[in-house]
Amino acid sequence: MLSERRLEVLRAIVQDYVGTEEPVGSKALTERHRLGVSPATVRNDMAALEDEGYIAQPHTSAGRIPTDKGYRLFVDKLAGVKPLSTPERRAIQNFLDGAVDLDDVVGRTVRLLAQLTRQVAVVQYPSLTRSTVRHVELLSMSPARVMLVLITDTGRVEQRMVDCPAPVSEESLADLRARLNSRVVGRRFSDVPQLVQDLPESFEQEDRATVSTVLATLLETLVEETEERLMIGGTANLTRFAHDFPLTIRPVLEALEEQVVLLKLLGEAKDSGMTVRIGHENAHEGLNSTSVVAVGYGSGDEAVAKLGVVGPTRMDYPGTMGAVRAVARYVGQILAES
Amino acid sequence: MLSERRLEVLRAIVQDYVGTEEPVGSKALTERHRLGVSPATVRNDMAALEDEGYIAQPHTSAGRIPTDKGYRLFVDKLAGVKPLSTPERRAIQNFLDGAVDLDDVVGRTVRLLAQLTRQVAVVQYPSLTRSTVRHVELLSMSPARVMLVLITDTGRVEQRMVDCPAPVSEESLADLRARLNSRVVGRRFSDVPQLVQDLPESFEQEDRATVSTVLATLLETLVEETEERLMIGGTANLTRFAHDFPLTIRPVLEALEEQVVLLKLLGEAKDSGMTVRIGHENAHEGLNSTSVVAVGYGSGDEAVAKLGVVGPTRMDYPGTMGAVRAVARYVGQILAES
DNA sequence: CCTGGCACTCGATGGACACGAGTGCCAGAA
DNA sequence: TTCTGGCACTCGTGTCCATCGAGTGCCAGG
Repeated sequence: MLSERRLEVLRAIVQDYVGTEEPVGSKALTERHRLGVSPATVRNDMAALEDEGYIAQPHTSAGRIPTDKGYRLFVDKLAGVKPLSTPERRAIQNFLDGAVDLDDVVGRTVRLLAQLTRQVAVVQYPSLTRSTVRHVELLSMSPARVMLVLITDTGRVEQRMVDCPAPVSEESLADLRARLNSRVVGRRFSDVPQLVQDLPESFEQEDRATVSTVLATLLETLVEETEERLMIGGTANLTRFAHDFPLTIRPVLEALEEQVVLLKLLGEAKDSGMTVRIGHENAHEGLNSTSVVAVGYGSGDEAVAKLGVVGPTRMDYPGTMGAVRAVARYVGQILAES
Repeated sequence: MLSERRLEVLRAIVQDYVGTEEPVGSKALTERHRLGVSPATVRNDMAALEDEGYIAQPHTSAGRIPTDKGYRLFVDKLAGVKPLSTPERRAIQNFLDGAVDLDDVVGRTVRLLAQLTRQVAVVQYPSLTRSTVRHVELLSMSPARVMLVLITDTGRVEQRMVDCPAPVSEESLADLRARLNSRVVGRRFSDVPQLVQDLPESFEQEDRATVSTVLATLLETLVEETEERLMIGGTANLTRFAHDFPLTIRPVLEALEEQVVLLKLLGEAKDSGMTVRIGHENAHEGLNSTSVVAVGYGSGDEAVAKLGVVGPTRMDYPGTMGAVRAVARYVGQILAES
């Protein structure tokens, strides 16, 4: 177990390094922090911290920088979450209040988060897995062609064209629409398959094939749309730590372009509470020198999706965590209102 | 007027510089191109080209690089459009054929274009200004709340919530839905306002306010959605020329995040034919060291939107133009089929 | 257990210098 | 008039080397 003072030294190292972006030495530490001991003592502590793997030196005769393990300890034990100032909170609310639809909410959130944290923001669209069906609409486009429109309680709309095996009359379609909606409206996506299972049987022989086709497309849409979408922003902020360029920034940009990677990244975050993944804790190689701060958000008690930021491991964790948490909270409010 | 040989020298300079990314000197030029004259002669030609402003030298005693004006001449007079190889064409078609809906088409196009040109790709969603209405759907969510869903012939779906001034019956809603659709289906967006102008008057007194509200929301949606969306991809390709400029990459990333800027950029492109804007020809400051190659695409004869790439002024213009043109052509085909 | 002192390491900084690619100019040849 | 070979000059690049100083580890003494 590390002594109280050594933890204090680690905290000081992290804070200084995050501020200056330069390796921090024993002398500078004692000058900038009231540790009450001499540089030599700090040096001993640093040697101990290095033995334990919390800090490292880039080269002999340079200062120390925190390792991933060091940041991990800092986040877990030494740092709180820095709450936002009142003006900041008010600005968030004002900015998000202006949104007109779901796309707009997500877009504004991403910009807001990028601006607040000065890092790359990632916001997942509200998930459909826990969503319920608000309405299913069927539109006849041509005799044997139907457009299926699915509307969810989070305000999302998805549409698919369905090519029917046989022409279908307006009456049959209206009938199907009515019966379908009476069964699935208000139900969860996951419950839909068994709720519509026996629906084809209740139709005339000639329409059964069509009904089955439409239902198949509906189920397919539900599954496909469970693979969720997301929006990112603030990539220009990557250039702020351009010293490491372009070796570092390139794989990050590549990772950010692969939605699959990002979705997995957010998926790994805990459902409740904040998740911080530091450096090599991220499975994806390109993100080994970045940290991810993510949190779930939702309109009610349950988290329906996640949002977060991606930045250098050398980031202001308390501030970032505060901003992420605050934004998630307000977005949840906005979604609940609409 | 420049002599034939001097133009040939300029072409050689552009080609070499694009290939090597290094200033090109007179000796290297005569070695790599069969100009049939000595380095000294080339030097004189280069001096003339520099006087005219087509090339410049970064410092004394370095080779020459093309200026924006030089690239302009190259694109206008010296370079053709390099057609893609047959395997490339086949790959494009295969890749685009797999798309399931509009989002997917645009997403695939962006990835394809980024990969082919190894630059940043920008694809505008098919425009609504020239689109027609395929269907308008009205759904009662609660007594005084209606959801308006607009479906366009390009497959886009937009929805809005409408808060009605008074409760509205299912019958009135069905009535409005039927009358509205009979008037606007198949019509252009721009024609809709006058087509529905007198619609409220034909309703009962008690429903008029509601009808007006719904129509207002519809018109609003039409206008709002005319402000078009777009998708970008391949930003990681920016790092390919990051050696020059962490200084350059930042404003470019910033510009790319502002959809307004990009939309204006594409908007400046000619409706038909290919548009190439080189360096300072771009109005936006952050893009002063990039070139934009854009072209319109559409399902029929008319261009419904634009797509293009953003890259360094030092790009392979013939190849890029060929890829952009080919992709636009195939996307048009895909859209026409669906 | 803390502190001051001391020798040592090693990256960063900057000057001196040689190298070479590339230029401009000029006189003579075609 | 146009092209060519030659020549002196410029200037950015790379190398070598000496210096500097921040920072370290270790040790003896309080």
